[in-house]
Amino acid sequence: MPARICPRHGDRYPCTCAMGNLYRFVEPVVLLLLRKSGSCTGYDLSRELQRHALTDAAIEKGAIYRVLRQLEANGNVSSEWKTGGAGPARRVYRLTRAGEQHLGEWATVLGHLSKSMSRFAREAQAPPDRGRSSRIRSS
Amino acid sequence: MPARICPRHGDRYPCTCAMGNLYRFVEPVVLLLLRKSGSCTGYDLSRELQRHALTDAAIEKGAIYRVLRQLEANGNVSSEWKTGGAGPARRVYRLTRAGEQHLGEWATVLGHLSKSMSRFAREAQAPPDRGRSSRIRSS
DNA sequence: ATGGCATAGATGCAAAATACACCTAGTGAT
DNA sequence: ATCACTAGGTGTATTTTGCATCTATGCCAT
Repeated sequence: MPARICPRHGDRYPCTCAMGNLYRFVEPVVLLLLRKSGSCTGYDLSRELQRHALTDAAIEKGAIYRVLRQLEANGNVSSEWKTGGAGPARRVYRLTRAGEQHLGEWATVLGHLSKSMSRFAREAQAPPDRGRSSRIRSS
Repeated sequence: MPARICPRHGDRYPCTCAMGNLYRFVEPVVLLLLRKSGSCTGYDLSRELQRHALTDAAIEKGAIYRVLRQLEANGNVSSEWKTGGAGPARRVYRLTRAGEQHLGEWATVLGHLSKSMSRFAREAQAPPDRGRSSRIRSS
């Protein structure tokens, strides 16, 4: 649907690259990574996220920070500044209790969605089955 | 992520209602319905789509027509006007060969995505496993 | 005949989301 | 002092979305 063509798979291919960051389900993956790591910074996430992402589409750095601030605004993560180490200050994020529940909700939603998609894929991949000899007759 | 609250599930719940129509994967479902039915109108689709949708989020009528025109612009469906029946003219859509292939590509993509999501859901639903007694100790 | 209703296919537009480039600031190496 | 690297962002033009609205045809009861 997006007018922009995907640089990786060319145009007209429905790769998940052709979806926005929301489509790429950045939020749930951030929540899961935070739970797994205990705590980490946006910069850490930006490097880990691609590996754990639900799609192979590139995940934008800007999107991660925006998702983190959104999550914090909703009370799903908390953050504190860590100064004194090498380089600039880091903001360390941590999952709140609400965030853990939010992650559980995402798991439910994505579990359902996974089943729907798997059903869809099975059905769509099955042969059309309308006129067995269509390939022969279409000269 | 969307600021708007979901009228069905309330706010802060990550239901698929909180996703846009692109997120709801309207395009692949339209392609599949067209293949199953042979041909049908946008209006037909608007009534069938909800039943076959990948998510339980409401699918907008306007979005369907937009998706259909996009698909036609890309050569994935063709249409012709059917006048003379009862009521206003109907535009009858049909899958092209390119459209069938496009559907197959969607099936691949959603098949992969389904697996990622299922893996995610399993991992996210598993207990956090950091400090067995956290529930007891948190007074 | 005519007003209301169902069908059918859209379009208009404000608001939200997105992509991509750009900005600030600290540290250490050259 | 200049550069590169880390870290955390912001600005903004463009797209996409949600919701309301519009046009038009035919049917039916009044």
